[in-house]
Amino acid sequence: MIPTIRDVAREANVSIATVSRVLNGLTGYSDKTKQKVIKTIEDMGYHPNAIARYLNNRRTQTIGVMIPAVTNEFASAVLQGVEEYALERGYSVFVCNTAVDGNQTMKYLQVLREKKIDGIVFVCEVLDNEHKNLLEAMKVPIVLVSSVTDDPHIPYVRVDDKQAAYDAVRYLIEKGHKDIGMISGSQEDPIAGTLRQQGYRDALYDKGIAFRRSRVVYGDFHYDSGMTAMETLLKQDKGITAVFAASDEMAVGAMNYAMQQGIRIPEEISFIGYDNIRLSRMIYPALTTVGQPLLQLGQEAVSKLITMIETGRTVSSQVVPHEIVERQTVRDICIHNI
Amino acid sequence: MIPTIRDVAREANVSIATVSRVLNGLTGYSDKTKQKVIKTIEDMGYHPNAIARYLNNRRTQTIGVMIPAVTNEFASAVLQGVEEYALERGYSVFVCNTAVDGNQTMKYLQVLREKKIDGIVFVCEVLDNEHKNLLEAMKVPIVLVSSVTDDPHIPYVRVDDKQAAYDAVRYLIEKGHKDIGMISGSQEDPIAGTLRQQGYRDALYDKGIAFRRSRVVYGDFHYDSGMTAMETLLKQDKGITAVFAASDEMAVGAMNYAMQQGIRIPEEISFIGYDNIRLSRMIYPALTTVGQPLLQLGQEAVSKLITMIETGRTVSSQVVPHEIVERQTVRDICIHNI
DNA sequence: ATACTTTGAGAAACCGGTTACTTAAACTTG
DNA sequence: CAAGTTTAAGTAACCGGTTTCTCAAAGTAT
Repeated sequence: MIPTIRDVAREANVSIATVSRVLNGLTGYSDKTKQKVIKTIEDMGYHPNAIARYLNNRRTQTIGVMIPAVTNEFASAVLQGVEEYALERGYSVFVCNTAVDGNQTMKYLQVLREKKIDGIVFVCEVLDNEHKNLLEAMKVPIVLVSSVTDDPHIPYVRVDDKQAAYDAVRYLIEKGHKDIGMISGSQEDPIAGTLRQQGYRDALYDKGIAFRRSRVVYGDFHYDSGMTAMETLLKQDKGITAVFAASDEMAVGAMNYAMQQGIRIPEEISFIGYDNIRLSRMIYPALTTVGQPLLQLGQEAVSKLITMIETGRTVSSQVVPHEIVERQTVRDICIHNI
Repeated sequence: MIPTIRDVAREANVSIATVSRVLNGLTGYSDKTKQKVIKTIEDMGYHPNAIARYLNNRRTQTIGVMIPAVTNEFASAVLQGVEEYALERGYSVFVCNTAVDGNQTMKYLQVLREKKIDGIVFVCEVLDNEHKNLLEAMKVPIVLVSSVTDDPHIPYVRVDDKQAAYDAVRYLIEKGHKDIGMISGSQEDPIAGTLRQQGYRDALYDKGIAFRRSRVVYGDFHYDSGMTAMETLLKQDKGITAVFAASDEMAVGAMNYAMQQGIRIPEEISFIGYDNIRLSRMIYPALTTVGQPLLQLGQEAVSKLITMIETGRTVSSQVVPHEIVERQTVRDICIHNI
């Protein structure tokens, strides 16, 4: 059998309280006793049972991460950041793929409730009222990554999406582009959808370029939707010289469709994506994109979550910086005009 | 406070044993009592504490998945399979990124031991003796995915790597290629390295093509190593018409390098990869590759693991089928010769 | 009506730790 | 040296369930 603290106590001729104290570095024993206990522990190969410990602590040192899918490169990069930092702080993480079939979020929340996780990170999840009520009842701290909710007490970590989209489009304009299409995320998504499109519109407006409805098409952030969006875009508007996509995957899908049509990139059409996932530099030509600090998003989120868990205080939200990552898919029309 | 089984018992005027029995669908109570208990549970919003339950059951309904990194697309696809199926069977999964910095496997195994997980899935992990000893002491069932060990009692789930590599190279040969380079994984990797290279050699041999050392270069399965490997390959041997890479990422890196050199794919050089990760169809031209059933690998692994957990029996290993996924990176030289 | 079986339900031990409380011994201090 | 303080270490309650054992009441057979 696996030895318990009682076995150690018996073997070392001390009480279980003493073993516990040695184990936790408390006071109340002589050095001689300490050595004896430590030796016994090693001899017996004793390891404390974290679960039994929870019964007193009320801490499982475990957090749940709700993400659409680990195969989503954006999500998995954030998860990587979460996991690395959580381990460093002594926490383990449960992965919860919510978009498997239908919305499994509720089912998962029930599981996490029963498993008594200490906190939850929501990545790219829109919190509806049903979730909110359950979370309320669970009394568990939450942090959002790249998501929003109307509750101001729930902290989030994200990029300034509107500004980032604005910067992307301004970048295209500064490179001499005036006829810029956009492949937007779904309009239901309040941040990656609406905000990024708003940034696109604002940039056009500020530079005195008229917004045209026919130049915006919608996808679901994934590759295939990028392809079909590009097809639609090319049908609706022949005059486009550049495309801003609300995700790298859609940008790559769009590029792929364009290349299949024999369109040269960036000579004929320029592309700029959003996310800076690994994929964006693996393709040819490498995608210019709006970079989000993916690992950092995850890390900051857990950091905040752990603060909430361990202090019980609320924590402020945080906007992390984005950047334009210049690669090879945007042509500088100005230079060519000289 | 969160209600406990005692609160429910007091409120319903029954003993805690009775509440427990109702909860677990055991016998020993009248229908009237049952209704009363159920109503009290609902009124109070009681939810059982899975952790307290563990103390008796000795089951946490939790498994650990050790993977190099969730940002590794092969690994994340397997993880997705694991997670989906685990949830279905009522298990939660701890993600353990082992390749963060240095080898964190040992550290993680200690955590999993203390958290009393019911079993472990190792993805792409070479089990050294240190791990083996610890696992032995933990007395926890293990299943390997795409990995091997000399212990015949540890079941694995994987593709027949040698045969799959053989098939890939044969496919190239059947398309008329004779001058085939290989970008191999590291030789330390017993399966993805050694076996796949063996398949390459065997296929050449069977078709009467001489093996040339200068046509094999080594990478680490990742993108960048694919690029540098291609550079080396092109320096060492000008006459190559096709390249077999031991991973899709390396194939894509190699293609990227080739395209940067102005080499046309597949007209001048053909490529075949290995894994069939999402990336392989997102690039242009889309990569022909050896497909592994990634989700299935994960699913089969948990399925076996749960059998071991719940029955205590050992389980047999399994080889899952691979397939050649034809896309656009292999030129049929025969046709062009007509 | 009596003896025996079945059923409903409670009491209490147990799982493996932590911790508040207690006590005995050792050490200070005036 | 007596009284007070500190220190080492033990005892037992507790966390939230499950499960074994026990027993009273109800049901059944003779």
